[in-house]
Amino acid sequence: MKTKCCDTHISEEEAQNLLSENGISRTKIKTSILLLLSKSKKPLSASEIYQKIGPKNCDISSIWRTLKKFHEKGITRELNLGEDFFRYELKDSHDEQDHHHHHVRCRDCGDIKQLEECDLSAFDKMFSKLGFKKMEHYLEFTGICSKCS
Amino acid sequence: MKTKCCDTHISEEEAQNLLSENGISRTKIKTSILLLLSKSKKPLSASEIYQKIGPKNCDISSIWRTLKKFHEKGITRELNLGEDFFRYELKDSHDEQDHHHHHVRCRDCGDIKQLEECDLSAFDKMFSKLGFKKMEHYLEFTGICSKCS
DNA sequence: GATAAATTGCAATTGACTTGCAAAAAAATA
DNA sequence: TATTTTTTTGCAAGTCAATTGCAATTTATC
Ligand SMILES: [Mn+2]
Ligand SMILES: [Mn+2]
Ligand SMILES: [Zn+2]
Ligand SMILES: [Zn+2]
Repeated sequence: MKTKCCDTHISEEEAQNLLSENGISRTKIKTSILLLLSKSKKPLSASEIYQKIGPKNCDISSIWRTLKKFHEKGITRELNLGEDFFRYELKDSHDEQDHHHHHVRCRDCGDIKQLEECDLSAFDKMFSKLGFKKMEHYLEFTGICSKCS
Repeated sequence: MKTKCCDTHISEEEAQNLLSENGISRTKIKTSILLLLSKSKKPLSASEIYQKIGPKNCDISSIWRTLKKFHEKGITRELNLGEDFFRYELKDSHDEQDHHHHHVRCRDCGDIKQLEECDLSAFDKMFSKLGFKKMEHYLEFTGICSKCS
């Protein structure tokens, strides 16, 4: 039920293993980003990661390239929470269609909470539990159409 | 059930009335954009609108300002279908939490289909009806948190 | 350790979207 | 209708997330 997404605090060794398992070179930046994502209580944006790593310690373009690679390899999930940039979070290995979660973001203060699982009928209860009101939801689908499959 | 969103073909007069009803000046550009949105079978991006109106007939900045105003006034809905830009569609007057629809976009060819209504349990059937497979969905929420309300 | 392959920093670039300003058009007033 | 006030428009410049080419550095492979 608990995903690797947030607040997991993986170790440096675990991070490096994750990289190797996915055929990604074990570099300092890539390890740092994995650690940051696992420590964070909410999905992070590229520039938040950049700030945390320290602008002196790496270039923002390297962060973008890393995030892109992580996404290609399926290590992370790319989220649009109604801001004008993406946020990224770790995916759990068994994180699939039927096991994943979503988020709530306050349209006022921007605070982000994680929902426990994806079962839309249950969302209303979670919102009141979290103290969120005036909910709006964003839901769209992508897939492969008949012409393309 | 059918919304004003697509394929409605409102008349120029209807478009201008819609503008007046919402306290927006009845200009040529604004009328054109309304007509285009009502004629389109799928939500349009700013640059698609720009191409259709003709780069000689107006400036892209005017289109952006118009789309922003429409959105403020609640005439349109702004959609993120997993592309790196927004799409816009007309909202129906009684289009609320409990009466709206979503879309499917092909990750291969980009084709976009409109779903009939928002009832997630029913989506699977619609996807097979539409011939879409390998579905992915994007769902996130915004709301007002306890601190802010 | 030597060599091949991937990653990095830096600087330049793209593309969506915004903004200031003066001219033009629309709305409000008379 | 004529005049005044308000809003919109075009144009040009700017912002900011995200991408890219290239040479230097680091990591993987042998
Ligand atoms: Mn999460
Ligand atoms: Mn639609
Ligand atoms: Zn879900
Ligand atoms: Zn819905």
